Amino acid sequence: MPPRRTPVSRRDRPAKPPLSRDGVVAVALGILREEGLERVTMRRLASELDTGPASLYVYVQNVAELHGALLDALLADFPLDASDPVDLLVDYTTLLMEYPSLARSVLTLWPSGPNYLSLIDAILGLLRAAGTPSRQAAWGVDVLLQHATASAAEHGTRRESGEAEGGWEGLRAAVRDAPNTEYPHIAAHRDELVSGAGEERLRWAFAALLRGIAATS
Amino acid sequence: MPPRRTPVSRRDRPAKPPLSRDGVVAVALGILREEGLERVTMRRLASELDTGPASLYVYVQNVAELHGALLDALLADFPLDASDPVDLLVDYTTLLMEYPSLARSVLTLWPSGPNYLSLIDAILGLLRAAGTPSRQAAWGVDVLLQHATASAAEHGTRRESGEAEGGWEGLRAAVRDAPNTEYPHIAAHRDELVSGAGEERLRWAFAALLRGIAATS
DNA sequence: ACCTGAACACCGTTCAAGT
DNA sequence: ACCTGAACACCGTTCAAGT
Repeated sequence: MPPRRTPVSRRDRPAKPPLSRDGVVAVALGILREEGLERVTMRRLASELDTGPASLYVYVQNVAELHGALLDALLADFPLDASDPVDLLVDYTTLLMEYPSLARSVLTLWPSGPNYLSLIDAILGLLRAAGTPSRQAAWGVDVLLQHATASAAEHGTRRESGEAEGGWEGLRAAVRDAPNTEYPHIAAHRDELVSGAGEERLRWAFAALLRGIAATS
Repeated sequence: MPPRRTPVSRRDRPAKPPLSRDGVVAVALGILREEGLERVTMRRLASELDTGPASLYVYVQNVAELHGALLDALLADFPLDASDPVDLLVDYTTLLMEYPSLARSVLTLWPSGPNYLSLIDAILGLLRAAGTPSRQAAWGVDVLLQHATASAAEHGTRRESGEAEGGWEGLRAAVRDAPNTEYPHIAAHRDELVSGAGEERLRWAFAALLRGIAATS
């Protein structure tokens, strides 16, 4: 009986490595970084791993869980040593803004990976250090992270169907054209409503949130 | 030459009314209310209107625009006469919580319909009445509405694939099991992190936001 | 101008069957 | 246990052709 040989049908590829959850997430992370979350589909991922989409369900329960794993993978390199909570939150938001679709997905995901827990822990530590009462810090960290995620989903920098930009332009135009009689308060704030660079508004929002959290029992 | 007769091929249906943008939105609103945004697809909508999906593109540019129109339709009956901004914001969030998928969509939509502008106008009016400086009010209304939308997307009450609930349970479990040595601050806030009813936390968050907005220049 | 059938280019997930 | 082909049940959008 001749020895069993490995098949050579996939000549141009390196030997197919065995699948694993980490391998699946690593490949997904590569697609996310290079092409955005839109391209991270089960089918694309499967073909990248030289298999069929059904095989992936051994390692992840569904796409939502995969997205959670991607967030945690992204957070693996995120530095948590900022001493100002505003800096930490702006940095986290900036990271997420590279992946607005992931931000959108994460918003309904309640992530709970180890690196996300470390982020929560770091923010709690900074709030505690600033003297924020315990319960306000605990509720506040939720508000802060939700604002970061929602801001990234809203203002994401990636083009991604261009829909976000059109929306912002639409609101800008609507505010510009709003009749004074019907919208007196918009009229009174017309310029300020659309003023300010992204980062300036983001820093201001986090500062306001932190102040409110510290002051409201 | 015999007179042209209307065809009788669709015997069981009432005469097909001519399409219009308002008609399309009205039918979409019905499906949204009864079955949720998931079911409001171009194909479903078309079949409800007794036509093909391609026909809808005469009246709406794409699904994003349709979702914007749905939000505005939902806001048509929304009372704007609350005298406390927290009440107004909680009411708006509660409305959106009935439609978490719409909230998720709206978050990246920059809605700009007339009823949404009225909502912005009403909030600006309340901030102005409370003495908030003009620029802070203008930037603050964005933060407040974003928090409302994001909260609705996150905590939506509709079952909708049940994914949200699993996520919250997952985070709750992760917080419960987080090792003290690795996550000292989570350990110090373990109970408060997951405490409080939804509405209580929501009211607190809006109160904190409003205080921070009023106090941060 | 308004409307349409048919196609294009995809999705996530399940399941029976294989190894 | 792990893996897969094939199917199920869908999507949004475009476009050439009709009225």
